[in-house]
Amino acid sequence: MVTLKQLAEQLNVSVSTVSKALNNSEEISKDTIQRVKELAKHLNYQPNRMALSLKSNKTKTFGVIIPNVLNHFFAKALYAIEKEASRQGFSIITCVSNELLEKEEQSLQVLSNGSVDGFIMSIAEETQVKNSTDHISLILDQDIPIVLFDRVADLSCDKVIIDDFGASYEATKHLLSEGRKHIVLISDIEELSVGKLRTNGYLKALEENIDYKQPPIVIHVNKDNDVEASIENLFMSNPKVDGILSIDNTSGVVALHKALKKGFKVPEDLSIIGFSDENVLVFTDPKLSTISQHTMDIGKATVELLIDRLNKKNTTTHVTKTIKTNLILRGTTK
Amino acid sequence: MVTLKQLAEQLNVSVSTVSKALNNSEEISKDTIQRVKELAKHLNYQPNRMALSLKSNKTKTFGVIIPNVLNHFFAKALYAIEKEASRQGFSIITCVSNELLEKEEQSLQVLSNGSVDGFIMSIAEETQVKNSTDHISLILDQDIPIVLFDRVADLSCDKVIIDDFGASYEATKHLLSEGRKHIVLISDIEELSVGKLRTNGYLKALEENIDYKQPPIVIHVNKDNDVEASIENLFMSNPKVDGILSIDNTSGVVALHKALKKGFKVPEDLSIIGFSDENVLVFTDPKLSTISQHTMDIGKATVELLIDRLNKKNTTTHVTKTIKTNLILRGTTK
DNA sequence: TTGAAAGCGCTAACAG
DNA sequence: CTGTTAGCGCTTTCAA
Repeated sequence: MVTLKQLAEQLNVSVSTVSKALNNSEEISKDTIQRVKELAKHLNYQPNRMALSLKSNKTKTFGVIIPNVLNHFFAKALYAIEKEASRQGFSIITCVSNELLEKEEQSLQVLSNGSVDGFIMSIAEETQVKNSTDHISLILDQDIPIVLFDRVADLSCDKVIIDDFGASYEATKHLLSEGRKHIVLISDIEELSVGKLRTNGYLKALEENIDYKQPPIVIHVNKDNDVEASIENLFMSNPKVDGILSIDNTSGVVALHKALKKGFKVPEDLSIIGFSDENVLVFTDPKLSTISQHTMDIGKATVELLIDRLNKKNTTTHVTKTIKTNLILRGTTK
Repeated sequence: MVTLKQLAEQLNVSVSTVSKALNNSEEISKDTIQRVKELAKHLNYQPNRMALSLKSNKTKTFGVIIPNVLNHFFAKALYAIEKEASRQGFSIITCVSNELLEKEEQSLQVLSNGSVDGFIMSIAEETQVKNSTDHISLILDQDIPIVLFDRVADLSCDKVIIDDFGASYEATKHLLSEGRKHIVLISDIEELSVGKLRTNGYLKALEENIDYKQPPIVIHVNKDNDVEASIENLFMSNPKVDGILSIDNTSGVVALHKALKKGFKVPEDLSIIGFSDENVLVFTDPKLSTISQHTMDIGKATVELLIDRLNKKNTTTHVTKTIKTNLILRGTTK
């Protein structure tokens, strides 16, 4: 590592002169500035980030805590966050909570010792189930800002969400407008805040439609169990199903495959709508219609909010930004 | 942030006493140690990471540079790296090169100023195509260790790879053993080191088989163009195809869908083998047979290698670790 | 058994 | 225009 001291020695000036020169201080002569900069460039001098942080009490780094990178939604959010953060000169330290409360607590703890200027996070499933958010409040109390996204909690901090209720409400209305009479909702995220909201949107849409006589059917599939079996079972016990709304990221694809295998004509006999950003899910045939979450916008918004917050730490009002969704009709809807 | 100074003031002792007490120094009386620790716990004291780093010249942080988080292989590798690193008390700063040389250079540059103790990276496509690795050598010259994985380059540093050649050689041999006579290779990664190796494995297997009369057929699909069209086209121009080896992460799924749609019976008429770890790709029906990359092992190995390197910086010999692959036969092979 | 002082690399008063 | 000094939070001699 090249340090200011080394530059100073080589140039026979003081460390502070070098420092000022590199920062284009008015105090330093043009000539000196040039000499300093030349040598710095020549030796590939890089200011030591740790020293800078220690001095300024700023790290130019965010902690990003996500439940699961293998979920395409979070992978894309991470991508968006990294992209925007790096554009704005910030680095990100990534932690994966693996849906576990303890890992989430740990990550927050480990990074809250001056490692990061703030956090961007989406809450682990266990945390939501247990509704245990003390570890998050603890950070907030220390005046370290947090921006929550997607899976949020009732805390006073900035948030970025989508209109989960509205999105599945609209999707359900679309299925109704196709004249569907047996619309089933499939979910592997019933425990999550977003899962509940999305389910409610579906229920509301059915309820409001006076022509719709059937009781709502909600199938809870379980990531750990056999998703495929549950879905096959759905077709057995509900042979008249003609509409499926999958509110998690993957079950829509499985439903499509199973439906085709059972001999359903999609979308003639059966419409399917999934929930996700455009991604590998559209590698189906016909292509899955989805509610698009605009994940890049979500990620970008979290970074913007966090940087805003850093720039005016005092304010006590917090903002919740809602990113629009789109119903994208592809091949699995009429 | 609570600091040693604050603890010292409250306890009416010196900062150094507090420091030693927290580090269980023999020099300090049991009594003092206890008092110090109690207060530290009570105030939730956390040693400032930046100060520690500055002092020790160690960051307990790795820089991880991957080409693309949306690729399931890299997402999983990142997951494995984060998991093992965190288990060993390290944090990771994640950068996504987005397959771009410039972003890769930038990331290395930005983090090589004392931000990390070392790097774990997989090389961007552009970097491999241009075969431009000066930016990597520059870091190595500064004695900052780098562990390359999957997409490696001819540099003296530690590496973790799979036996790409052998894996597709074996897979091709399997297809031959099924009696397949028209085996096509599909790739969207022809530019990459691993793509070339995998292609060579396929070619070698065909060449060695004296009963196999057909010339090899290699289809280069292009991520930016219409993968689906290229594959449909393959079935048009090669109606006799009865074996497909897809050496990238996704085209196998597309091939399966298209084949089924064309009326091929899989695996009776046509066998398909994809290349990837178990993942969403098995959400097909029949399930895709794949060459499994054991991505968790790959990620774990990179961390182990890097930590080893940190512990004995002097050695000049570098190790290349090859992680075994497995051919996993599921529903798309006989 | 405790404390004072130096120093990691940097910036910013303040002095010259 | 340049240098001296102090200090960010911590560890570590060395001295008391």
